[in-house]
Amino acid sequence: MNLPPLIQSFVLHFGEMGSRWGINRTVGQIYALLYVSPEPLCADQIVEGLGISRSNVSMGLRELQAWNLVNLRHIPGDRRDFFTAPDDIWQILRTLAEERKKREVDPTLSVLRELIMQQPGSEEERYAQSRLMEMNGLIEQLTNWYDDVKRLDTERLATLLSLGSRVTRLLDAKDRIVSLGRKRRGDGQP
Amino acid sequence: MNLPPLIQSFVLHFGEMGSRWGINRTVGQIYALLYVSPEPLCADQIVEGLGISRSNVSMGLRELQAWNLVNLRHIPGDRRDFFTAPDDIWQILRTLAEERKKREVDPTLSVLRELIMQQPGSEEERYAQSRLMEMNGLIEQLTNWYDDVKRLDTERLATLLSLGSRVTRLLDAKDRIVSLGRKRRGDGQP
DNA sequence: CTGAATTTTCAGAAATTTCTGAAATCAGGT
DNA sequence: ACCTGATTTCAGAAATTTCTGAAAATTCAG
Repeated sequence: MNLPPLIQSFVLHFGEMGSRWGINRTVGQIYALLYVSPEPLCADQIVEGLGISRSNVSMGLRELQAWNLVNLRHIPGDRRDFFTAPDDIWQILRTLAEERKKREVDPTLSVLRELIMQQPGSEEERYAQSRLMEMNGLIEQLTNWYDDVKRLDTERLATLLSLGSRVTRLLDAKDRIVSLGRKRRGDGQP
Repeated sequence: MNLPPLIQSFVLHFGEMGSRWGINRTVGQIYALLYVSPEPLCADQIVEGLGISRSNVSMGLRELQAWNLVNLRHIPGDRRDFFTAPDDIWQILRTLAEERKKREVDPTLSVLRELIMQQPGSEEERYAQSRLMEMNGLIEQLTNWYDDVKRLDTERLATLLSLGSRVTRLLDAKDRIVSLGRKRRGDGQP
């Protein structure tokens, strides 16, 4: 590996982390390198930087393209492909979330739904189904929230984040007002 | 594998998904089985159900205990260990989030901070550091939000989720009111 | 302390994943 | 069409991870 020490540390760490996810080490390293490069890199520069085989780089880049995590660029008069990570880190986060959902959550949801539809053949299966329904419900709540929130522009998303749990204070206040109104009017629950 | 078909399908799927995360197939299968079992299971029942070696089950259970994802139970007069997945699926979600953060996010944050502290030795490193700072900032925003939200009780958390992006409407309304107030008073920005 | 039941450990076997080099394919330019 | 530089493919090598069976350790009853 042939990189400035600070960059090398980052690349190595990212490679390790990558393999804790489903991503393999090399793919993580390639992405880390692209992420900290001011200029687009071509495959041979990656080979050079990481000290791995050309074909491995090719496969890694293919994987990253499948994840929509890199952009392909061309330099006029140069036939090589150049790659970058998007500048906007929020965009990277969005892509990552979207792709992970597609690969990890959606298939599970579809299996859960299918199994919940089946006629249970025994008491064990009946109980299992009730558990699958709980899981299905939770995942649906989470994905509905996600589908809703992902449409926010970055500024609003950041505001939402910085607000954190404080939004619930608004909710509590609202609830109090509403229930107060009900009490005055004498309708509503006990 | 020796399980009712519906349960077997779920267990197999969960095993596959498990290996897309960092978790290995067997660990995923064990967890799935515990999750849909109404009663606590002992190691031999898992061996029986999944058709894998006793030692493999032992290792899988150790892994799940390290993740705090299973509870150990004892039946009076029986020396065997029995295991369950928590009943409350929200609790499972919380544990999962907490452990993944601990394993995946925290180490990255500490590497980022360390690298950002270093004196850059070149222009490349200077640029890389600026990118690491962006990443560090984003992760801090996300983890602050998470630390805040995770303290909510389940009911409030569910409310927050069901609200989704609609909370920003409240914010927008608030902003309009505030800026209107400012305009009337004639202070504040253009 | 002995012994039966249970769990854990761990060296090596088996399976899977990753990586490489050689060959094949592709995309202009002449 | 042919050449050249670039990329992709893919069979098998290398590395890593997972799994097993046998042995060791643990735990408790008598």
